[in-house]
Amino acid sequence: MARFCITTPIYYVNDVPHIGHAYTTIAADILARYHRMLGDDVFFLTGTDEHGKKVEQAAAAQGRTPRDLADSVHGRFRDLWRTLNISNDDFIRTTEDRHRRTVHDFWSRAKAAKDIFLGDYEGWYCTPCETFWTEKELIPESRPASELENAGTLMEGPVDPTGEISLPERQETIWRCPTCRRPTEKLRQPSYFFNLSGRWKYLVEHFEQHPDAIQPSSRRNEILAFLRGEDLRDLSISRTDFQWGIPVPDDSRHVIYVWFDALVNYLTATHYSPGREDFWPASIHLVGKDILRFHTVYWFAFLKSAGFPPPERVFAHGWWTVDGQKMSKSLGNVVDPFEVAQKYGTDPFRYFLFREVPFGQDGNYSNRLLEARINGDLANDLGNLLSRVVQVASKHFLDSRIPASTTHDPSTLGQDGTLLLVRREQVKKAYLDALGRIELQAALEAVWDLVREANGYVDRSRPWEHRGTPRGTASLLELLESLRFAGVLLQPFMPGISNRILHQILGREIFGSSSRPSEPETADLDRPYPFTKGCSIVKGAHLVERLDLASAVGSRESGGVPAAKMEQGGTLPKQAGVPTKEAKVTETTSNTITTSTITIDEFRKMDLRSATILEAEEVPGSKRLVKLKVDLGGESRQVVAGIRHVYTPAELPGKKVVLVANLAPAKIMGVESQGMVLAATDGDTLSLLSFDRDVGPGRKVK
RNA sequence: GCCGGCGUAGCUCAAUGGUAGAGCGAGGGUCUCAUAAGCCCUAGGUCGGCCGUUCGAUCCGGCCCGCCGGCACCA
Repeated sequence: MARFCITTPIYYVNDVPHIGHAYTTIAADILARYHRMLGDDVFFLTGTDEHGKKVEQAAAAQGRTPRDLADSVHGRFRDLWRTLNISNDDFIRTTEDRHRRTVHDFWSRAKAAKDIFLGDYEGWYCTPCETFWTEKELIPESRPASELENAGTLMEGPVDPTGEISLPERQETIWRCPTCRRPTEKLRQPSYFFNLSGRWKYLVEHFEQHPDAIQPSSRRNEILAFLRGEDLRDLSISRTDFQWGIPVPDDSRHVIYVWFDALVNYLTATHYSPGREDFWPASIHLVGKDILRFHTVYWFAFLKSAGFPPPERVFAHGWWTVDGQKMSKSLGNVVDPFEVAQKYGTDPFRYFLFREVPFGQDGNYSNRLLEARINGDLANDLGNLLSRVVQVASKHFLDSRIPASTTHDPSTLGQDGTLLLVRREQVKKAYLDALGRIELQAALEAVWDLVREANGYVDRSRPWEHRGTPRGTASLLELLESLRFAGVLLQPFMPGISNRILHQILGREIFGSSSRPSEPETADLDRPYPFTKGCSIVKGAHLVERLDLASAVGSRESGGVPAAKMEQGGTLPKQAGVPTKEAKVTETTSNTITTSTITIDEFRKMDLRSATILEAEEVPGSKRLVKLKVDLGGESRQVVAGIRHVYTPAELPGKKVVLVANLAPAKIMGVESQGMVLAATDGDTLSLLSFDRDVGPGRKVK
């Protein structure tokens, strides 16, 4: 049995999950499910990266411990993976003991190889914040603050990735701290370094000799160009200016820094886990293109030093834009995967991400594009094919049962007799080739070649006109077999939809929750027409409901919500196991009220209060944000609201408003917001909710 | 500035030394088993521009323009 080990990056808990995290993890899930389907011994790893300065600071700002913050964001990731039907075998957290032990051992190995030494790290230090900043994070005097706000990352990966020793001189510019905007100064701190320069030769030779080690090939060329172009600088791998991390062995003043901690997770869950030793080296590390260098240059060098073989390959995928725009928090267009999955269904979302764009390239997300895929590909082509075939078959065969005595005689079909058979063989080959090359889009395209062919075949063979005849039986068996093919081939991509296809045509499910076939012989594409051994046709609900797009007038915003309405707690994960309607429409911008219902208990979770606005001022650099100080009756709160395009700060003090008082605090453009002010929106305008009687501040709204 | 990639039908993209295809959208037709789905037909596109090589170039080479990515640098 072949072994297959696939990993996602571990996601930094400084950020809530977004479409980029979902993309990487679903891709890994598809490949893991595919290999389980093939019968391979699979290990699929994901996790969270929980250490570092940013987490320590973010936690402090919220008055919580780093552990507490890490726990809650970690929980959000777990919820998302459940919502997206991710079949990971392990979920590692860098704060676990097992990981600390690995890192210590790994460190000792590199040290024994004389690749770790103590030196000085020179960086830009903000004394009031007690923080070192990298060049990229600093604000130069001449640069407007707004540019910085747009620098939000699109993808996972610890920020502050570069730990190189020396920074160029900056004499003309004052470099300011991104948090407090005070000038920083260049300062030295002791730091341990990794001898990256000493591994230069190994890296170049390895990547030259293993052309498949980095994919796509354009990315490999970039890494090789990087290696050949510049001398590698040794890498700072410890810090003394924060505590939240794994201490350096025998020198607890230092904490192990970013990559030397994070990358090692892949070994913790494999080589260092009893019974899983054989899963190292990993078959594939899936990463976003922004963290490719760390997963190739740094990671391969670390492994070499510590005496481990490198992963077989590292695959870098692209990024998603939203409605053609870069996704960023300040634009408020971040796509929340919970929301998309809830609104359109997990399987359609998974399908879209890998059908729309070649894996490796950048793609554009929009609700409109997703809806087009749902109606065109899933409902019209695939879903309708299933409906029409199942309908005819259930009438053709007595009591919807295909008896075990059934024989298949393609010779009754004339010149179309082997048409679908030939197409199935082509499609199978194309699909297997594509997945072998991690070309996920091509694999799905192959399946649709078969679906289209089958739809045409239904029209030409007209099986409903041959009810009860061998010819009708033969054409239906060809169609059912083609649907079985599609169902099996789609299992890794859309496990739920795949199971429902197979259930309708076989009367039972043949895949387990992890996509390992529970009936290997029935799932086997090389054993055609299992129907002839007897089965039931089960007419079920529509596979994918068509979306009614006629009412969609005007703009359809795809991502996010205005900052003031941002739901920091996120949407609740969709309840699993409800296989009726996979997709339904809700319009963020229209007035159609089609949101799912909530219970009175769910509503009561919200603490709504009357509040009086005391002060209001603009949030610098923002277009719409206003920082409010509100009175809750003895308690005052700071709240950020996106209302400046309608209300000027001057007119706000004194207004009575409705506040969501128990919303988790959040930072919006760097400003703490401890609640949310309610307003009705109508296109570009909005109206704050107020009271038509005199009500004191802090009163319950229900 | 250096390196790499791209620029083809309204959109997204594919292919090929002998003047180009797919999907979607749009228009027309048709069936009725089916989720007003399916199926069939319809795009006459200077294949970014110019110059070369060649009997012949969209595909080879050079230059230019535009876009994207990586690196460096400037601020």
